[in-house]
Amino acid sequence: MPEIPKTYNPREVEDKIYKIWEESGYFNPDNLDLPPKAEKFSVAMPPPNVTGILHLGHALENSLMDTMIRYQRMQGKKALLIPGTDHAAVATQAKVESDLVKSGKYKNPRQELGREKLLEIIRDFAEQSKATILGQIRKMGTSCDWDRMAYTFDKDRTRAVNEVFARMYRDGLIYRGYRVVNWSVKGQSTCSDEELVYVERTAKLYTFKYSKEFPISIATTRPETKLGDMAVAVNPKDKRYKKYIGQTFIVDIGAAKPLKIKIIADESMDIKFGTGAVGVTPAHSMTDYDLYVKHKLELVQVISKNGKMTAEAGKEYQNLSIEEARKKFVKWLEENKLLIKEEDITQNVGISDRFGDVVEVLPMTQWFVGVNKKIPGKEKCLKDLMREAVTVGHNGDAKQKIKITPDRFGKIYLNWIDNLRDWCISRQIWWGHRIPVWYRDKSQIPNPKSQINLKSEIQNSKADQEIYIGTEPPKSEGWTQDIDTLDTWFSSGLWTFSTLGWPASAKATTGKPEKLNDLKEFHPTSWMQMGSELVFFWMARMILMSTYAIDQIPFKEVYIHGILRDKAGRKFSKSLGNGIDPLEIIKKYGADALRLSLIIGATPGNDMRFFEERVEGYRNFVNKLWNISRYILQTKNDRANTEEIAIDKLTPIDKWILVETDVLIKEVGENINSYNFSQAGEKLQDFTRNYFADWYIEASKLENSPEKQKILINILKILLKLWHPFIPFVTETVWKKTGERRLLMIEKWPKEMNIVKLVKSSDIFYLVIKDIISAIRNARAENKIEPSKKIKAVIYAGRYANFIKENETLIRKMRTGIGELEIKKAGKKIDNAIYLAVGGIDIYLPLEGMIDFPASGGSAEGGEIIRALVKKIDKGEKQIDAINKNLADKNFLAKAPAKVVEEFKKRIKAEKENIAKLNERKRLLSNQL
RNA sequence: GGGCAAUUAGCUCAGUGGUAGAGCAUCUCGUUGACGUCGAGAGGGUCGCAGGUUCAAGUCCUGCAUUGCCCACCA
Repeated sequence: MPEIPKTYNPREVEDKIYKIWEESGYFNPDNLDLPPKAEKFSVAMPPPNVTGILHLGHALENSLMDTMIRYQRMQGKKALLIPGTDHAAVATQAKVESDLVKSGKYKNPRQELGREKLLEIIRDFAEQSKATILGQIRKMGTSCDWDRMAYTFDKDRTRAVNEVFARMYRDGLIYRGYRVVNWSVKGQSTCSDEELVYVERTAKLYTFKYSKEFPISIATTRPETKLGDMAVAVNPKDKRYKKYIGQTFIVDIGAAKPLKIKIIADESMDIKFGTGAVGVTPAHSMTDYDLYVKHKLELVQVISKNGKMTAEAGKEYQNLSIEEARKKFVKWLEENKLLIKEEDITQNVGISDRFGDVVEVLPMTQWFVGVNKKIPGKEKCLKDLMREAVTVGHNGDAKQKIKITPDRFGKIYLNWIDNLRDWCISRQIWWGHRIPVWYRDKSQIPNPKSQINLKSEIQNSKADQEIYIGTEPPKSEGWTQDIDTLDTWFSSGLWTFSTLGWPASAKATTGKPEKLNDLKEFHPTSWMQMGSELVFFWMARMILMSTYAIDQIPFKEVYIHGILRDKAGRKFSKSLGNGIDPLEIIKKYGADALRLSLIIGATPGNDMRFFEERVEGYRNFVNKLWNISRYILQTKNDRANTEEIAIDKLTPIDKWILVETDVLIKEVGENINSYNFSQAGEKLQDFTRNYFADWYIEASKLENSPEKQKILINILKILLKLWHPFIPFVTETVWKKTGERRLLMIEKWPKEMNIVKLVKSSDIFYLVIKDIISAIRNARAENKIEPSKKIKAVIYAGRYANFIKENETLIRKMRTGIGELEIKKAGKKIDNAIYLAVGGIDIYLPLEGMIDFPASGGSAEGGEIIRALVKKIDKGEKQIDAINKNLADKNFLAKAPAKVVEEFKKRIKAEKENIAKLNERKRLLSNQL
């Protein structure tokens, strides 16, 4: 008999158990003892950013992924979860720079440290957070294959990045161009449209004219940019301005050169907004840039990269900050009586999500992925590929269609694609993949014939320059690599296949022989989970990259979860200081309790609040499971393990619990298969506590038998298996104590026993016994019968009399406090008794010697009970009325299924009986008062 | 401006056309052996509002309200 402590102590076992798992090698599916044809199941872990420690959101993801992968492994599949981390280019550099500034040692780390030195510091920081993160993933119990660990910035992944870049360049999808981009002055880098967060602000809207003669007044919140205006756009239908369309006015508002303002017509102008006319500033507005292209205007940059006015803005403005220039220009307007109106409006301003400053729109030469360009040989563009993957399937193949759960995210995604502009992929930060492009002046070319010419879409590049693009640096001399780095999502987009050995020249596994069949075996990956905030950033890019580069969807199914919020419903954020370290929670309550609290109660796509109290509750539950095991293992007969259960020796409660176990196995499987992790967990919890512990184990104390011993240990083992994906640590720990040699993590998932066939439905009438016991407990509580007091019970059970006699012990002893029990088929009505009805069975609890009215609690107490009875009677009558209304309705009888009609009739009969009994009780009680 | 979601017990949330659910909280009672990290019970709901479809609506449809999110615009 094993000694098992009274309380489960996760801190003592979790690390040890994880070590055993890890050393077993089974995290690596190649080590699983499986037939060659075993089904594959692969998941790529969303790589956490190496910007620090993991937060609760990561804990949620690890819980979901690990529950899924453990379940699949127990299904006998070749289950692979690939772990990894993300260098998170801009996020990491911004974090390190801000730490350096906060430390007080540096004011401008980039200037003071220089590229190499700063990169070294970032690299150290990244390595350190990587180590922390991997430790945290282990703490969560995540069963990922550490042999295949990847990092978006390691050698193999870098090779994949360069390969895709080169291919896209050759296909004309990546191009270098002079266009307007989002520019963070603080970060001194571009950012993509997705990297902006919009903040609502009040701003001043100025309405003015360029000059007294100018016929149209325009409105703006950015007066200083007007120094770069090239046109005024109006709606062609606008009667006020029609006559001016096509005219050009020359105005001098202080810029370096007088402005030539052309009046252009464009459908996109809103007649009703402002003055109905817009000053077009091609260089500093995305929409104005589109007008510039469409109407072939000129472009003048008046704001520079460092947020100061340029020489083009005019001598008076040059080198002024944006704010200074604005004041100055508004003042000039006032002085010249050109300012017509000044009003407050609210507007959305785009803020760089990493650097936090208002993003300026500036024209520059950058690298872009063209999403609307035809892919050579395909007659499709990248947008088409992105759409296809979630609609008709990649290449129209329904098998290559991604299933998105919940499906509403599919619509959001498609809508986003419609609005997608070319993706600016070059960044001016230093931490990240260097753009695999090298330049060399032509004068330095030893052999001019080897040169690769630039494509025509590259503007502003020097004609005497040669460009080399490739996965490896050029071998000849004189080359300089492009100084910029790539958007971090470029490498993340390759994640599902860059981690599986693509391109073939890269090694799939670290420290292992090359395994080039990984891609064949495990791609497309089976399943992916991610937060809803990553749908555009990541999901979209993975689909783009995977369908383009390897002609496959990245994953077959994607499960999107909401974000985790604090108990007040706020996002967790550093500025609010409401962050919670998962390790602290694990230390306090154990990883299993944390996992349960994150999985149970979470529904797909919806945000969820985190309550520490809930973790505490699940800690209690885990302890309950521990004690259930403790009881069974400490009292079990050693032979219970091996022998088959003899069906003919089973009592009704045995059959009942076996049938319920079967139902449980079925439901848990079904729920996990449909990603209802929460419901699967709830079902398990309900069974464990309310069926197994409270009824079966309690009953086994009263009616012990060798068969019960076997059933107890069998169901315990089934429960451990079913629970394992959710709470791996405690289940594995208990599993060891059952004497099993193999690890629970590689046990086969329980099969339904299909004993439904063996146990006839009549045996399920154990429910009758259960209800009798509940009713008696209930009556005792309601009637305030002292717990120590033994009562008498008379049961008129009709055709169930024999059946109930079989269960006499349970009825007597399961907290019913029955001293004397009579079970008959039928008998005389007993006056002066508490009268209970269970199905068609009558129960009398004679009051004599048991309870005195009004003596025990006074008439007040009796009255209380009567009032409760009246309430129940009312409720019952209302239900009868409602059902009768249906049954009296011809339409109902004609149209409702026969089954429903039958059910309603039964229900009304039962309800009537019940009310009769309640009335009888009421009458008896009233007589005594 | 367009779209999406939510609105159910005091709180947090499940709910798949057919008797409104769980956990927590509250109240009552109990507990000397698996577990006080426990057990037995109770109370608490016109399912946001208004229409419609249906024999039957928390569930499907329409409109409205409130809250949140996404996208676009923000001249």
